[in-house]
Amino acid sequence: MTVPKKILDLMLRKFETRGPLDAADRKALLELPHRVHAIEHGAYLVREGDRPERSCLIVSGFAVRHKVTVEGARQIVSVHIPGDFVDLEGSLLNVADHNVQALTRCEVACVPKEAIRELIASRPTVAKAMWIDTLIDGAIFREWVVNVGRRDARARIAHLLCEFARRLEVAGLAAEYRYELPMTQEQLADATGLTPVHVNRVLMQLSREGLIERSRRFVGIPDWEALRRAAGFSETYLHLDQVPRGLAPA
Amino acid sequence: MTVPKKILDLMLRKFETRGPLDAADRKALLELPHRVHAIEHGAYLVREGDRPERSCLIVSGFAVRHKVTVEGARQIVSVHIPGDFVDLEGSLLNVADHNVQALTRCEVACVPKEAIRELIASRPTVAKAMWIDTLIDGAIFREWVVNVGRRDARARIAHLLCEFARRLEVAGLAAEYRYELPMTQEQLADATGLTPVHVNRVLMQLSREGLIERSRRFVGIPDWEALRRAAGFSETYLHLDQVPRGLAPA
DNA sequence: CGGCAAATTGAGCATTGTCAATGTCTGTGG
DNA sequence: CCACAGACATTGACAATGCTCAATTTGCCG
Repeated sequence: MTVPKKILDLMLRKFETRGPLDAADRKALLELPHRVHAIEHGAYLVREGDRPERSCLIVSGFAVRHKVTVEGARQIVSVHIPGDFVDLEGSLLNVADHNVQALTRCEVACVPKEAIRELIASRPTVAKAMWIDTLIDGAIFREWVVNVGRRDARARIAHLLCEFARRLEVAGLAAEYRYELPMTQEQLADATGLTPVHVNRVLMQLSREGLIERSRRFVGIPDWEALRRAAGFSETYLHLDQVPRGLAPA
Repeated sequence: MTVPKKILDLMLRKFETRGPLDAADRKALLELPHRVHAIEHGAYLVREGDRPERSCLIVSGFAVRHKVTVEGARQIVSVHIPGDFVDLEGSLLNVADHNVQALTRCEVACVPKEAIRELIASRPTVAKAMWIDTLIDGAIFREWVVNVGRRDARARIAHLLCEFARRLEVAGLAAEYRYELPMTQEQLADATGLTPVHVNRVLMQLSREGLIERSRRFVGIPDWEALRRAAGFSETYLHLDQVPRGLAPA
């Protein structure tokens, strides 16, 4: 019931869905030392080459991980939502191999690397829950390789929209089949390996086909089954079966 | 010094490079119950949708993880070499989200899921080493997203060749700048999101440019720096700094 | 030597990229 | 309340990277 509880609560709830935690586990998680920072839209949480001293939990807002090629092309490799521990790897690997950037204004809770190392050394069950979390991240990376490597532009974007829909819904951050997409078309392009121009064309096409409805940054999915089919989307890779249910409010 | 030692030794050596293990850790790893199987070229170790009862350590040979889209296109998402624990996730996640297939004839040591769960519950240091391993896998997935998403065919293939060169060298499985590529051009295509025909053209081009030398399945890299530049390859993402050195024989 | 998988090559095509102009929305300051 | 700046979205014309289809060659193995 202390002030920090509220901040770390989202994280605790997520980890609890990865496996049962006992009272001591919960206590250890909630007592993780941390400082909350407000991050401006576009600011970097981590830069490639950094040797981060802390890992960041997203409390509110959205962030992406991305890499930039020598030619200057940017590829977004994942999108993170509140409750996600971005850069947990920072606590175990020595040097960051990618950037983490705020997509919107964010609040993040920064936890010192040392505290995380101690936590996982002393509480195996917590370590396991965190590990499962990074394994699911890995599963999503794999699906992204498939998305970018083997789907055409239309399916690629449809797939991304399906993934967001499900992830946001499970996290309780979106109504069913309707959500605010926190990305510009340029960022969508960087996530799908396309150009902004082409993303625009495909979005228009998906609208014309009645597969999505757009107004502002909001996306509505009038016919989930149709979009799912267009995307070739199958949610196995999100491992929602690890989430025994009940995170989302109506 | 028992028979199993030899089989699991490669794995032990790799995990030891992820962080110091004490005698009890080592013992627990080496006493992991396992059965060695010979796997035919092309056989599946895991299929998408399986609920695997064991995880497999590659003792010899090569394997890939891949997914197939609804349209039937295949995307290879990673390539694994001897000493790699493929499908460690199998022990922590409920259902496999991808296939694991032998690229060549392989020997694998299969460890029951339960034994792994017990190991990580009782030996945090071992769990941490394994976790780091899966984090590095994740880093490689991220780089693959970039490769497939934002590099043209020439750089994409050059990048793959650079990655193999370094990984094989570090594992002591290849002489410097020369190795046997265990993949057909069709498989290279599936790993890079290209078509076999185009892979062929690019390989021919790289040969003509003097960036690689080919004979049979062997690849030689006469000018590492030139190939590295063509690929935009930077090995940070392999996190070789976690490997304090000394795995590779001359 | 035949059989097969893999590699190579050519010709034509199309999905997606490039470049550049124009339209739209939002917030801000006067 | 309006004008304007700036970021983002939209559109068109054209180019090109990489794909398709199909034939042919090479290398390997019994």
